[in-house]
Amino acid sequence: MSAVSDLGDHIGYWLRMVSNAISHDFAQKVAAEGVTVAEWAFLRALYDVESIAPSALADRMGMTKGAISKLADRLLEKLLVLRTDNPDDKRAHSLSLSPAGREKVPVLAQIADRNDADYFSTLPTAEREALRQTLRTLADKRGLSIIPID
Amino acid sequence: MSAVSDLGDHIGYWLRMVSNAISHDFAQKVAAEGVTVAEWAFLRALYDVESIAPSALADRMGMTKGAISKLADRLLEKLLVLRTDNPDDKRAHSLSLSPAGREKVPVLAQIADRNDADYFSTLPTAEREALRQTLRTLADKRGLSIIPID
DNA sequence: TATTGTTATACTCTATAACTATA
DNA sequence: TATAGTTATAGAGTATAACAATA
Repeated sequence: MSAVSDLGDHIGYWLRMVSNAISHDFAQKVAAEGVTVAEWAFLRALYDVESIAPSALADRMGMTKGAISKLADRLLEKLLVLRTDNPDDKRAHSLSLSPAGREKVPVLAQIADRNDADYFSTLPTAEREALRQTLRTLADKRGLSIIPID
Repeated sequence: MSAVSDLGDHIGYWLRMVSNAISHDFAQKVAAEGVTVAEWAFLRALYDVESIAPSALADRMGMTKGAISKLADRLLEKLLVLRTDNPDDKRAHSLSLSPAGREKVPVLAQIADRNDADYFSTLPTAEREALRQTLRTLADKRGLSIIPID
């Protein structure tokens, strides 16, 4: 037995490898719609709310305010998102989907559905659901319940 | 049933979230040793070979030659890696671990072991092994058997 | 003074392609 | 011409902190 464990002994190794491959594929698919994975998550999060403050969205997505600002800038340029002033508090802004952004979300959601099916529908149902359950358990343990970026 | 699926319905969502969290934790732990995760994988790959050509290492790690060059530059500066000329072919170089690099690998391997244990040892054995098996199955299906970066 | 949000800076990783030296 | 490797460029993500405006 070697003092140095093999990389492949680590579950984290396989997790990272599989996750990277799937995210990479997914990134290419949504790129065809002109958005990144982070932008998709951002749009999806906005879809569920009428409008939201950047700081609240940052909390929801587990990102910093600065990262949200940068993403919002890009999505504003792409005309998928609106940034409006708050009349009550002149420091505050609200983010919301533009009509084009709202139309885009179902398209992207379908791509996400298909991507997930591509990768996981080949697994036996019991194995697939066990995987889902284990991942949720691991996420819960770490207090992860927000939207993953990257 | 909504036309727009929930993000959390996708196994890929949970996979990415859990993988990101674990990689992030691991990155912070190896940062205390002065290296990134990509650098750790690079060093670990070199540990198994006496010396290797950059192009061969690129193949092995699923990276481009350019990425290998950049990583090698950083690790040379950190005095963990050596780059030597090939007397037979003056275009070619070899990469190998410096003595300091060779000493570093077991330290990093221990960190990796501990990180993996932190995350997965709390799972029941059967569940943990099922997860490992499912991830390997998914990796095999995609022809992934190399070292993951990022 | 504290808070909201933006902006600046910096670093890692990734990808593509131009480039140099040698074969 | 082709190959080995490096270098250049650019985009995306992340993190920290400085900053302006407002409360």
